[in-house]
Amino acid sequence: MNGGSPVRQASVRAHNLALVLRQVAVAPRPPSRADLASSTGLTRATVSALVDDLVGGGLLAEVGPAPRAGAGRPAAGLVLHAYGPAGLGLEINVDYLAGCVVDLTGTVRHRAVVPGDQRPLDPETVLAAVADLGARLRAEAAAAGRVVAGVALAVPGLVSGTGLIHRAPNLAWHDVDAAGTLAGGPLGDLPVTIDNEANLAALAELHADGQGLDSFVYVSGEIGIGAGIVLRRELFRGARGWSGELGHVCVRPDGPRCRCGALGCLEQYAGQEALLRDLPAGEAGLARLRADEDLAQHRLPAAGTSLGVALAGVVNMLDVDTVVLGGIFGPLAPWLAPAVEAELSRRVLTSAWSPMTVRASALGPAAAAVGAAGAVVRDIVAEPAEWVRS
Amino acid sequence: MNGGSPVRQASVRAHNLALVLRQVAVAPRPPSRADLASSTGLTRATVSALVDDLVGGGLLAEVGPAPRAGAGRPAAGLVLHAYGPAGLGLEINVDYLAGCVVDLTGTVRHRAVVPGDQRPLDPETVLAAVADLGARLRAEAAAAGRVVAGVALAVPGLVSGTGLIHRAPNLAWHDVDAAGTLAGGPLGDLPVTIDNEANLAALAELHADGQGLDSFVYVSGEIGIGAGIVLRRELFRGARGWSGELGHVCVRPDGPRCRCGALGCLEQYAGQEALLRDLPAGEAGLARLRADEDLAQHRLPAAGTSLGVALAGVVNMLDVDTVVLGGIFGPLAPWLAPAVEAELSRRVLTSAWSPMTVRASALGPAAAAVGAAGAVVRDIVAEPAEWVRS
DNA sequence: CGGAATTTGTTTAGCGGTTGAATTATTTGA
DNA sequence: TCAAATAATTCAACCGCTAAACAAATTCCG
Repeated sequence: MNGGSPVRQASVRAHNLALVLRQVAVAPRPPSRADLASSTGLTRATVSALVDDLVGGGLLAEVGPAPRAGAGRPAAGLVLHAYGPAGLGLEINVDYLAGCVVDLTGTVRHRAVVPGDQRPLDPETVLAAVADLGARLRAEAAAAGRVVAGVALAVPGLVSGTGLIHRAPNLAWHDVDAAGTLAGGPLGDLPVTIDNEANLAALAELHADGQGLDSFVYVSGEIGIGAGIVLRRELFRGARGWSGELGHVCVRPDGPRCRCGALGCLEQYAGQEALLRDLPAGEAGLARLRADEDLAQHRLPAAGTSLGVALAGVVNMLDVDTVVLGGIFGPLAPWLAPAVEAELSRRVLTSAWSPMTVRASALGPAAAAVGAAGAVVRDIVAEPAEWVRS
Repeated sequence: MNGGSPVRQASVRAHNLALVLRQVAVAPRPPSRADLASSTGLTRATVSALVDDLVGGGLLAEVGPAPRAGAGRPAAGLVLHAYGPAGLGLEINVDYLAGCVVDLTGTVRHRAVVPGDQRPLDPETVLAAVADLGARLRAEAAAAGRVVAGVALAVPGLVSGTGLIHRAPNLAWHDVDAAGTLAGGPLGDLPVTIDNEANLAALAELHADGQGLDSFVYVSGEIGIGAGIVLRRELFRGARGWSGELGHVCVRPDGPRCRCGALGCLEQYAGQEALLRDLPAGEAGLARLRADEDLAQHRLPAAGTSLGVALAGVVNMLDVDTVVLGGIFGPLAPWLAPAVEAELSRRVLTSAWSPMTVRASALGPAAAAVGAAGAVVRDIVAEPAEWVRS
């Protein structure tokens, strides 16, 4: 019945706390209270009061006065508190589990990756294993003086806002109540959010703070192909949170049959299994690539062309100017990117006057875990009010 | 340098004015001040103060007390003021110009359509003609006691936020400063916004208040094929406002060459020219359709299949659950929709547990003009603060 | 018919939060 | 050593919301 947002009374405070904290987070060097006053438009009086609250809540810390040029009282620099609340990120993927802890600034402090095919295991076993991994990392963090404030879990599937994994095709999971299961484990006292692996990897890419990314499609090439869409530095989730199923965008209406039942899905042209199909067994990765000339000379460029066709459609609809190749596509980018770029510049309408960029991801394997942990602390920075109960 | 939003001081007022006004707009029957207090969460005292301001500003009006069941002082109903600021919507399309005036409630009060191929004319001529049309409608509205508060112009092309028409392929326009040109004409004293035709038609569809549409893709089949995307009742514009180029999504990578230079664009399979190509000349529309069996039996279903393939990719990425067929696709929906639906249910991953809906648009031809006019008044309702300078 | 009940809407005191100016604090430069 | 400059705090004023009392208008019911 309600039209939308609730009222806003003295939640002006909450807004301004967030505003100040965000300014500190994005500042290139520790700003003073006076800097914050001018960058936010608030008065110095107000900023001082807000900063006091944030320092009291353990979110901000003062650093010694920086040497200044010219006269005047030296400014006390403000930084996000390195020992403020930390975020725990976990990732379940088809062939590994991963986790990491980041501090408020987004710096990774602890991490772990456990390789292993999860497909033979049932969901409860996998969720228990990843929770144990998380508990270990949490203990490590605690020993170093950091308190984990929340968990985010990345999974290769479609997730409801309530923490239900609706479907994870490549794990053959469906309707798994991951949030409920985790609530009963060793992390049960922490707030848990669950999200798609490509979405969280895209967030990690965004905050890896490369070349000022603003809007892009992050392509996650794992066993399946997913995509995370970032528009104006915000994750785009679609209407129900099930956006980004790039792997099932059609490349040829009469192509080979996909596991999803349709014909000619991108996954059949550029998925990991399609890439390696019928190849002699051997070590994976770049080594095999160099060993196999057919792969490098023909298969990968062809896969790149298919990827480019699918992405061109996406870009024509969504209007982003950058594509980031992640997951296994990252290290394969030298063989894939030229074909992707060629298709994009041919097929994207706006590329005529605003050329597309195709990049390899700057992140390593467990990108989604890092993105998940970062999402936890970024939520705190975005809504600090409840940490400031003075 | 600034992180994002400016500060929020006593603009709590502005927020709550908008909140109250929106509640009145969405209420099924004229609400009382007390109703608004309970639906917004504000106190009756605050609502009274806000309502007084809104009535004083000419945005709200009181209607006589409705008969009530039970005891108690009768309530004064509140409605959007039918003679408050009005919106003027204009539309330039390839084969017609159109305009309309709507009041604050979104009711169309005056309208006009002028058929005629605009392609032979240069941009200045067309813009002057549409401005004259707008001025006529404005005079009509003034005679009826309505003051037009702003103009929105719909064009079949890619528009920058500044009112520059970057490219309008089917008019062969590029880099036309429409906002600047209009500012010099008879509407020069009004604030002008310019937007893509499909975007504004999608907004019109959203507010035609059909079956509670929430998230959908509006497909605009005119000479070209565009799309307007609405997510959670908000227009989605992409990163730079150039989203929705559905006509150039690839259906077959090796298909026929499109005017844009690429191969196999949807427009080559389902565009108006492709549909009618090589047909004997004759009257357009349903009459011809019935006359031509090939069209109804083969061409249109085939076009629907192509449309479905392209839309399936879009839906997999954007996660909407409804497709609305508009423009010429509206009246053709009986022949197109079955094929579109078939492809969507085959190719959209989420359709397995959440079926897609394909509908014909409820709107007539100049949908974008109505959407444009509605956008003007909806902006006022969304930000009433400046109308309330008391 | 008349008072109690009921619901709407207004008035008033109080409070949280911001502003702006004055004040205090701390440094550099002459 | 003192003036200039910059940072940060204090304090009165103001704005908008809340809560509760109050006034207004109607129905219910004896």
